[in-house]
Amino acid sequence: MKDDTLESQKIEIAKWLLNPDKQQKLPDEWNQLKERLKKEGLEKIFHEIELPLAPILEEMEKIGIKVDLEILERLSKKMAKELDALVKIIYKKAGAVFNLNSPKQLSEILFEKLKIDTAGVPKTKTGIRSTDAAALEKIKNHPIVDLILQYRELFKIRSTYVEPLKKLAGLDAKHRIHTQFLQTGTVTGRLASQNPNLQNIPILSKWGTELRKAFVAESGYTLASFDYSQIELRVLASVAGDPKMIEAFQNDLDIHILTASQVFNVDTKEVSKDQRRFAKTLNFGIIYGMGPDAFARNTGLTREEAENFISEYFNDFLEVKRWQEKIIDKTRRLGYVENLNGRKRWLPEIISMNQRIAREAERAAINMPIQGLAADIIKLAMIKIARKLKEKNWWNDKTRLLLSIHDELLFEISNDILKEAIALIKNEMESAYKLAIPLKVEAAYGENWAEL
DNA sequence: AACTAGGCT
DNA sequence: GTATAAGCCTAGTTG
Repeated sequence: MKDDTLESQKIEIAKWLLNPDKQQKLPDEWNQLKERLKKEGLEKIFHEIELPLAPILEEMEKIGIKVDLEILERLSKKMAKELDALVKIIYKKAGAVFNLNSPKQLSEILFEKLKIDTAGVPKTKTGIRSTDAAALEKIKNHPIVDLILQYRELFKIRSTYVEPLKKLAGLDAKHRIHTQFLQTGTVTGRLASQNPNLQNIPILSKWGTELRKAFVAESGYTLASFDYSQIELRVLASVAGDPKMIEAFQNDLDIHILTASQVFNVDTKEVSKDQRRFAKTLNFGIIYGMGPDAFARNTGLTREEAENFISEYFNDFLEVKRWQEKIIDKTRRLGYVENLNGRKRWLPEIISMNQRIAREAERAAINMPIQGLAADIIKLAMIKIARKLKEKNWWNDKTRLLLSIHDELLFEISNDILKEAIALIKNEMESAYKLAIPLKVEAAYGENWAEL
């Protein structure tokens, strides 16, 4: 909504094309843009997705999401107190006062002053011992480390979210926060959100939950979220045409349990929690082109065990392997990769002599058609939903689309039509795009974002 | 501006 | 010998 030229230009063009206003001239940029789209073969994406989506995004930005300023203020003070207490203990244990937000100073304290064993702790690009969370996990036996991890989490959430949101809420009479969505901000076709980013509001930690409680519905309304269940794995199963994976989704099985039963060679009923977690890491890793070392690092397996699991995986889901090889080969020949919708990503570096660069491009090539089609599906769903809700005269009144978070849509819905609207939205999302298998959406609602 | 770190899907 | 999983945005420190 702010002055991002390409975004606002697209919105202007979109408005004109969708509702031609003969009084106003179409911007001159349109002809240039049209040429570019034609040359790059992106006309379909532009007309069917980007164009109709642009005004929807603008409306979402304008509406904003309500936050409870009092909750934020209370939370801010509580966090400040806890931070203060943590800092004091850490200084005492360190026997020094230093800047905890400086990785360089912290590294000196930990590894020189306190002489903590540096075995297995990597160095950063600039040569200091790393103090990131993975490094700290390795030296967790020292009593100061857990305190530092607590401090980091607290400071992150307060300085990146609580304080900026507090400030922004104060600027708006109704305490609604207005993000900016970027439709041209990613290489895969996903949306991005900035100023503030509302696509990465914490959820996992205790403090994340506290923060999400501050995102609320207006009086008389309820927040409702709609999550595509396993959309990227469904897209993978579908585009790769893998029979086993397709069958699993057609029967609405738990894909991670199915995967575990395959790679561990046990019955689905015998799969343990740990085995399911392994399989989940494996499934996501496959989408990203993960190699055996990364899998080993993530699971604590040896490299050899990790290799065995991955090769077992590809034995079971043979078409996934074949599809990935086909994509890499095609990308090498063409210099770009595209998803089913014709959305393209240029990757000329895939033939680089530098192996690291070439491998990185291969992983990007494998991932883009998956991530990019999932992104198109949710965008199409947004367009369909807006159309349906406008027909009902609910759009931006009884139902308000607030956020789009990659595989989730967040709405604020008037209580008198809540159930009916939820059914409608869920249905539109599930029928937004035809895959070889059904799309599944999970809906939840509540007074605040933490309840969902 | 580069670097380190960490929040999300 | 070293790093090694896709895509983003933001805050704080350092030089």
